[in-house]
Amino acid sequence: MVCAHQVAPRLPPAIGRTRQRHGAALALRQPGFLTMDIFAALRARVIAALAELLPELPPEATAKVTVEPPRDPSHGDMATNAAMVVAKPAGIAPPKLAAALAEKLAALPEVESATPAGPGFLNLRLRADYVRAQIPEVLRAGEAFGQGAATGQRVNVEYVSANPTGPMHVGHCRGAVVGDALANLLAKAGHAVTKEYYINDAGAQVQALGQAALWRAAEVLAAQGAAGLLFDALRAAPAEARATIEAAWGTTLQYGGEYLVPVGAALAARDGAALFDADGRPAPGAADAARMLAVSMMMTEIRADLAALGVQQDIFISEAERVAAGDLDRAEAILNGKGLVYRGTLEPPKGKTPDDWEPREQTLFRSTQFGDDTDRALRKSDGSGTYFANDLANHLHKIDRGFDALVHVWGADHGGYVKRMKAAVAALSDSRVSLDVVLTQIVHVLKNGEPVRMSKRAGSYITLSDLIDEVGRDAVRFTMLTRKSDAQMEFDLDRVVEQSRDNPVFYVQYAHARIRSVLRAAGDPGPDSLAAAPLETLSDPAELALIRRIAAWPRTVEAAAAAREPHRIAFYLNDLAGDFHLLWNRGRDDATLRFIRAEEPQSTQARLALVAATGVVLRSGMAVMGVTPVEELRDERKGESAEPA
RNA sequence: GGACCCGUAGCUCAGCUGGAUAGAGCGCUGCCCUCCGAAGGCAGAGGUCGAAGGUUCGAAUCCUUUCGGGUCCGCCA
Repeated sequence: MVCAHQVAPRLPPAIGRTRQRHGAALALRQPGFLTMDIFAALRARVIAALAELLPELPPEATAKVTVEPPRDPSHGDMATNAAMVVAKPAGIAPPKLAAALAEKLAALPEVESATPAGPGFLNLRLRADYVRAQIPEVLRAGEAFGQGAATGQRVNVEYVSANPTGPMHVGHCRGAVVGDALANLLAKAGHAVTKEYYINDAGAQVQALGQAALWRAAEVLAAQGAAGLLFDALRAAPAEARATIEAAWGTTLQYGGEYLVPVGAALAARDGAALFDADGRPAPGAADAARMLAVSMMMTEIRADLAALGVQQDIFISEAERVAAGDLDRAEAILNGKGLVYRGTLEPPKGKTPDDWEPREQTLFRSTQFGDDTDRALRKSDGSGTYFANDLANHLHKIDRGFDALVHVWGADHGGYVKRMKAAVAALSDSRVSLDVVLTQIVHVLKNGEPVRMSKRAGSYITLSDLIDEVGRDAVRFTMLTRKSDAQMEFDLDRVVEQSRDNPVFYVQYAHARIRSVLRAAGDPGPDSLAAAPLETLSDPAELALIRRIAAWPRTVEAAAAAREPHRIAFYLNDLAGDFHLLWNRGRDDATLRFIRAEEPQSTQARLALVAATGVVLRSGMAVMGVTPVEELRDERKGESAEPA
């Protein structure tokens, strides 16, 4: 066998320059530093062969060379487009180049045969022992298999960031799961990742929240017999409390949910009647006190929800603190210094002019210079900062902390906000720092085939903890990753707990449970003993297909991370589980294909090694998704273990 | 009026950043399953990738136009 780290020293230096990521990764690889990836290894081989054939070829000409498994397995194990991609710059017809390349590649120790095909493809059939040699690599690496070499990139992933004005609901849940899995994925791909939560604790909404907490506190004090006209009125007509208070305070109350009653009670218990003046209006400072307590209690609840979901973020950033620290003013000064800030008046949005539209002069940011559709307001007409301006402060803070790449997971309703934020990050960092925004589309929850309403006003409001109670944390996390995040999704409460082929949560867990069952039956051999097993008996096409799937794991991680698409991990695991179940099922029809056969100790060891390696990759993938692998499944209908007896 | 997302088999969805004859599950059809590892298994049918142009060796994928669905759209957050 030939490992990637053995290939690297033979590469011409030019290759390392053209593909820095691969070049660097290969150069760093050592025995024991297991980031083996047969696709990257073979690609390096192909490029090295090209360099020998065409010494004059500019290195960048090979940038688009790929080595991938062909769709049709009858074409071989791998196919490369090298001849077609390089033909033009090299000035050689693709078939001719392919033939020459085939001769070179056929001589490699990994390659059984290389045959040109079609318009210039080169199909490679790999030696079975090279394919099999992936198994001990996987077993020795354990769940670190697929871990990318350190990229040196510092990535900040901000997700959830639900306003601290109430419990989390299923919409937040999708963002939380996608963000957490994406952060895990980026870490798996070799980036240094920080998981961040941005608390929107400044602005009108949290002020309204504080006011609602005061309302609830007033109700509690009234019930406790506090003296005063307002409390008398509340006692006289408890059902009219909201209207009574709105009239007394001259405001419109928001956040009527019951979840603020405990906040009001805590507030009343702590500050008592001092919260209100003689007229029953909030005393000076009471609004701030109520707001801070309410935010704090809501954040406690949100953190508990996140913990129940298995999400643990590294850092929580307070919007109010950042503004107080002067980041907003500093951000504005930076933009101003670049001539990107001016006084002006925005056009009304076409086709949807608000009734009360009137032109107003404000402080604006020239986001159009960075691809936005219109310039954006930094300050309201009264001079105070907009939400966007506060977000500038937030992003400046991230840039200051030295991140190379920023990633946000937002709900689709923030789609219109992406361009201006990218513009802002580009302007603040002189385009050194990138910003990627992953938008998650709406989740429709179904129960008994009927949509479940999620309105905050409706009584049937589904919170995150309701959802976790109903189907379990792992089912929630896995299911939320079974769709591309920019596609809408139906979350069928009945489907996700169903034990059948069309429930991927079950299907993947079941594969792992079966693997554990086999290994237990074999006395749980350790990875070292399995890694030493001779593997020549693994020659069945289905076995080799499973090995190739396993070998594709590092590449899957790298591609999914680059695309910021954690759902690919769920699909990969579903495919991997399918390959494994296929083998298992065949053992049912043909006893000679069973994993454990007492009369054939050698082939048993080889198959156990394959089974164990499959389990390693399943666990590695589930770790990225934040799903717990199970030792066994239980059938509630039978009350028995799902293990084969 | 504008921005962003989606449109792929009867249904729900993948499609590895441009590759060869477009895949999976469900559903459907047929066969297998009295004993063996069946909360099943095997096989088959099913597609002008919403439409029309363009880019090139090559397009579901990139560009333009267009149709349908969804999210949004001055100082809210």
